[in-house]
Amino acid sequence: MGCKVEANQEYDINLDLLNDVQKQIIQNTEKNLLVLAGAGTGKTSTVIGKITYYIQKGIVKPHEIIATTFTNKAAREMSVRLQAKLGSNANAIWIGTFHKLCILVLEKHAHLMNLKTPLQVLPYDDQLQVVRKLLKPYKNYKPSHVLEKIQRAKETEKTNSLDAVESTILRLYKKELETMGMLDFADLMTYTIQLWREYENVLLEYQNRFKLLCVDEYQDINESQYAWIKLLNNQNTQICCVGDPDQAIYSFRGANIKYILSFEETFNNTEIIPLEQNYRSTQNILTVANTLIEHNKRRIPKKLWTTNIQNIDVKVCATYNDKLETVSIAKEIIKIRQNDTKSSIAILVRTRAQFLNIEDSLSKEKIQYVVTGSVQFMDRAEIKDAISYARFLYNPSDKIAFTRMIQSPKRGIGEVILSRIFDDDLLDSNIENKMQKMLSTLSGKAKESINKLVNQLKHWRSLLKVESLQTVLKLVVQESGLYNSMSNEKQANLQNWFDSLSSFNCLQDYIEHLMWQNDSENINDNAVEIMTIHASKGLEFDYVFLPGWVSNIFPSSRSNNILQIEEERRLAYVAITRARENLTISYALQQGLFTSKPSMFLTELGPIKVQQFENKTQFAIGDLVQHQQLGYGNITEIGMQHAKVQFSYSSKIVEVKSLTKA
DNA sequence: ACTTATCATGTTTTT
DNA sequence: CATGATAAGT
Repeated sequence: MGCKVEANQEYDINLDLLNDVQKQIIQNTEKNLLVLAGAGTGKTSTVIGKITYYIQKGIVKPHEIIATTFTNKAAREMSVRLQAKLGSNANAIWIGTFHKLCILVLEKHAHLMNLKTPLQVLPYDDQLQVVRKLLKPYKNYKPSHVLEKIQRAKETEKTNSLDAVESTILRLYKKELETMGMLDFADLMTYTIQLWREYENVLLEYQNRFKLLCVDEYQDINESQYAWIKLLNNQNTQICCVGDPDQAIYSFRGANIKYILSFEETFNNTEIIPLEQNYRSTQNILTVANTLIEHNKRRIPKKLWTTNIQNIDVKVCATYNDKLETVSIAKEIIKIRQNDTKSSIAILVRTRAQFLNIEDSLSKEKIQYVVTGSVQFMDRAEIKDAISYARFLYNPSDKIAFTRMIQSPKRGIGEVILSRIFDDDLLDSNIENKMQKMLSTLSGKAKESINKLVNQLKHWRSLLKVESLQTVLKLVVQESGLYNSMSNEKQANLQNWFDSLSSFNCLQDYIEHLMWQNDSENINDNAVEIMTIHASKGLEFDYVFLPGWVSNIFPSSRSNNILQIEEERRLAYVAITRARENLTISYALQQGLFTSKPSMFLTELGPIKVQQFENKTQFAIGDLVQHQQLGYGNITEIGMQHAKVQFSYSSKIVEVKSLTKA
């Protein structure tokens, strides 16, 4: 540290492709840096450049670098790019989300914290299910909302924001997780912080080890993440944080921009460097983004600029209803793909509920797509059922897995017997033992099926010691009767699941894999990517479609105060700045059965004329079509400028001019 | 008394 | 897809 270095040919460090500000960030080895990086200003390249530079110059060793990313996907991407530059040297760098890094730390010192390794993290859906069950008597509380509050309370160790009911739920929720032997996201953060606070020598080990700490998306860190960074940072460490206050979109998770705004007071010897030259988008897209974000009152002024001279208009399109909107987008994509098979295309939405319509429209046009964020395959009921067996075999205290397992296939065990099993012996969390102990109190069919399951579990568990995971789980799914209870289609899906198991050596490997399964890698390069705007953070695409810009969807109807509206506006800003060349925003005033108004953001984009999608589709006789006023029907005759349609509402055949395929 | 099948209904955003 | 209400089956 502190040594001045000049760019040197012999190390093959190519800084030529970078601008002066980026070089300054990379070569500043002395100060704690905050890079205020606007969207598309090459922040990832700069961080990668910095890490590469440090290693190749011998300023720090790979294992002395730690970098936090916002998602696992971003971590993987960064690893790949570093490997391309540094080869196996890159493997020693610690890269991951805060939670992933916490797991690395906690597994190493598990004995100090009284934790079982490997750590088992309860998936989000299951966390929600625990809360939902506990909230049964309290009808007025929303599980997702309470879970969020619980997580915040655990992370900040402050319970004053909880009311009496929520405090009770928190206590019971903690107990549930404890008996299952599982952790949630908040636990990962708090246990790590607790470990570092209580064991000074452990903290020193990490403080002395890491000489460069990079934090991505610094505008979206929360209180516990801030505490984590502060603990790890010492005189020995250079910290390089990258963020953009205009892209802060996670306040619902406790993120607070006060941390990025107070960087200078938090760390000493700091320098703040703005990065404003945009390499991603055309000037038209940037103008729209800049114009929109300037409507936020509470913000540090900043303007993205580019030397990119390409100028394609940003389009705002209106359609009659939401179905027509996604159909039109599908048609636009077909048109794009006619001459251009390479460009990346994305459809970004405010809520997951919008996925359904989009997937439907793309499927009908036979357009390949991938949905990121929700793993379609893993979300299938039959796959979850099968996985519940694997989970319970691994952890006989996993209540969630057990509940699912024992009811698929149906075994004549319902809610009543289930709660009798759980309440049998509160001191023993092993559900298999519980089952055995209460067998004598049962009779008939229930006794028979529980007895059978207990014996099968013993048998399967002994098989795991000698046979491959794939073989055993295949047998489990068959012997349990799960396979035969399924439809042909579901059986086919289970076959795919069997195939996926061949790459795992043991049950433990598979269970660990499940934890990080939630973001799948894209296999098909050409596929249109569908995701929420939140999930699109950090990504870029040649063509971006933004449907659903209506008042009840975007900004979300739940945003009441100015702060929430400003966050929604930042979300819109993130969405717009994902686009490289083509941006199409759209809205439909008819949303299903309800009518809506255009989004307030549409008037904040500057002077843009609202257009219609161009639909030059070929129709054929017999096609199912939709007319704006007349509804659905089938084509009976096609002319140059019209078509005759048999509509479903009447027996008459009507001649019409504008139609869309349904 | 207990379980299961079926239908309607409802969902911000996520590690 | 999961839940809750309701009806029907064991």
